[in-house]
Amino acid sequence: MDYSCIDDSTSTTSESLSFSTPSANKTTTTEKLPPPPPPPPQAMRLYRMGSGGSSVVLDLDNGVETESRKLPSSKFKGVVPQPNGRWGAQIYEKHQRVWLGTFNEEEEAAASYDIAARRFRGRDAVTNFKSPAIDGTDAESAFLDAHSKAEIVDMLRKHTYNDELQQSMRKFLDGNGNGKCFGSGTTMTHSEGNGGVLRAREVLFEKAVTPSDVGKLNRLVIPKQHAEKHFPLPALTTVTAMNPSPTKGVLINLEDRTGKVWRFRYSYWNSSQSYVLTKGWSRFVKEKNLRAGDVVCFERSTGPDRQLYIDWKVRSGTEQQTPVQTVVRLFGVNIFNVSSAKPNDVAVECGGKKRSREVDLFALGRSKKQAIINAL
DNA sequence: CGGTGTGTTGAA
DNA sequence: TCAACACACCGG
Repeated sequence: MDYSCIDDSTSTTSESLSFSTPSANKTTTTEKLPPPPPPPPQAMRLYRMGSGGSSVVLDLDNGVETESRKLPSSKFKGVVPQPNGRWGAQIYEKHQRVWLGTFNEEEEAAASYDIAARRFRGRDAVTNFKSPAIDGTDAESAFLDAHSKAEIVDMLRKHTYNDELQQSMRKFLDGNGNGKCFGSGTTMTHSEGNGGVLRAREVLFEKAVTPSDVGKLNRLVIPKQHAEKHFPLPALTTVTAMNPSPTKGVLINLEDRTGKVWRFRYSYWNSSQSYVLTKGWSRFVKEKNLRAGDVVCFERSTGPDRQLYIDWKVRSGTEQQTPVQTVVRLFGVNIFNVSSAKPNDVAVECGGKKRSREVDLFALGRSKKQAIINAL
């Protein structure tokens, strides 16, 4: 129902979008900015509607102030008050409003607007909460790009956006590094004030590093049992048609508590039949001054992103106990976590070959569903 | 009938 | 592009 086809079907058809229509266009061959042909002023009776003002309207006719009618304006962009005390979210596009639904919480509506803004206007969209996005390759963006605007709007209106997002991510994770490069992700910013799962973590396992783990071998052996249980390396362990470069392992990015991102290579060594973190590990050991006996603890976000962290503690207690946390995204696929301390932004990298960031992602999304809009 | 979301308008 | 505002219309 409604303006279902905001961008999908090339058509614009229906009637939803097309506003200016061909004739409206004037001169300028290029895509230039659309002349702002104001809406046909079919003035009917004249109230004083419109942005009449945020001030109280005094109706002296009755000698009573009709301020009661006044609705509290929202401090959030794209959010409008509803008569019943709830909040509506809307975004404009192409001179027309796209209704994003009504919400109980003002923030919820604002968050919905943000999501829509991202999908409709890209990463540089002005939003209420969401950070401008550092990299443009976070999983949520991938998710957004993987869906048409109409789909996103529909989710928002039905209040199922988060569920869809989570489901998408989960599915992706379960599916092991096979197929898709995106359509999954993490990111669970604030979003509505109802069930926003916060970044809680669960401990997966710990390991007291051995001398060799912090030695010249430049690698950390991950106990097989734990590796296979928590960090399955899908096709990477076996040379199958699926996996062109089985020995390369995957790149994982970890973020420590200070916001620093560490990238390690996680792979399986056939020679020793062990799972290891190689490239990047020595740097970590050095910077954190890890020594044999210290314990490395791997944790994972209980959230849908299943984000992984690595914490470490000094052997017994002595010394500074600077817990360092690293974040690993997915193992079946290479991922980049570019954020500093935020759960957002995650870049996904296809088994082996990385995508070239936002440009790519956008290109994908655009080519599919946004063509129309861009065209207009 | 309560609410939702559209019609419409003035102001960025 | 936006938000304010009134109300037509819709689902219950």
